[in-house]
Amino acid sequence: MAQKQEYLSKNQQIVLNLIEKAKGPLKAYSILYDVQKKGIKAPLQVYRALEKLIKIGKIHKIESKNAFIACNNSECEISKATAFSICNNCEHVKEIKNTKLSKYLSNFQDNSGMKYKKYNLEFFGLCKNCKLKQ
Amino acid sequence: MAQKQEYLSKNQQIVLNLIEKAKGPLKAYSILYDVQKKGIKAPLQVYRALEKLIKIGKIHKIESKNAFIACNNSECEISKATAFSICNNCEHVKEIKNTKLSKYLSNFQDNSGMKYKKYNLEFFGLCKNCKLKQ
DNA sequence: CTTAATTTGTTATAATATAACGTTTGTTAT
DNA sequence: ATAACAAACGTTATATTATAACAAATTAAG
Ligand SMILES: [Zn+2]
Ligand SMILES: [Zn+2]
Ligand SMILES: [Zn+2]
Ligand SMILES: [Zn+2]
Repeated sequence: MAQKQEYLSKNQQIVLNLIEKAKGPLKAYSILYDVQKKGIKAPLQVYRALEKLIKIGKIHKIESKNAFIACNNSECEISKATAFSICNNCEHVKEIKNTKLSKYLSNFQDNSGMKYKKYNLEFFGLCKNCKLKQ
Repeated sequence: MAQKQEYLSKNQQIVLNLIEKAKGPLKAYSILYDVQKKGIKAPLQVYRALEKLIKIGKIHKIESKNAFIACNNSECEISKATAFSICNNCEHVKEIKNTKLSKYLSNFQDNSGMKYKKYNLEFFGLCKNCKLKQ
């Protein structure tokens, strides 16, 4: 479990702080808007920070939403096995921590002869709250 | 297995034909370029056709690539359980048909109380061909 | 036929993401 | 300390992906 220490740069830290205190996934341009007071002025500065944070597993991209969320899984230094639950009604998103699921998918093999190094899974449905209100 | 007959409109049929004869996923603006000779002139005409084709399960969107691929699975009238393998080298994409996998994921439950109605899974790795060349 | 629903055509614009360039800062090895 | 390299930064411009808004035309259903 030796964890590689990663020193974040100023912009990376600013962006990560924002994403970590957010309740849900954030969009790049909403991040940009929020960090302007900290001196980040251009989209590229945000996208570069996001790219690095994804690479080291601090955040993940929710592909179906083009949005970014803090990692909720201590085993995610590199984001090579991610799963999310997404509510279609309130847009609530949560990273799924489930050892059985991640083992099943990490070991998955089909007949294509392809060896998978990475996966991303997105589940959609209604969260507990929204189910009650229906 | 009663299959609901869907009559496609002109634009929908044009776009579907193109996607079905393509070897891999196509991007919206590349589709637009290719169908201009058929009279489709604007992005919206393509996006509207794509939206409908997705809805009835004739095609799927590869979220990580913003690209669209023909369905390869006869059980996919509605795209509520999709899985793809994606080669990181040659970008080859294939829809995974695997009953065990789809059963496992369709029945998946975690402790969140959420009942999932839909999922999308994308596997990444090296395809057989690209593995040999390394 | 009439009404409703879907699809179309068109223009404009929004939202998401990257290219290219030169500068600055941080790390590593002599 | 300083040269050499890599990473991050700042900035401007531009590419790519996707939707809003509105009116006309076509198609399905009663
Ligand atoms: Zn994670
Ligand atoms: Zn909800
Ligand atoms: Zn399919
Ligand atoms: Zn390949």
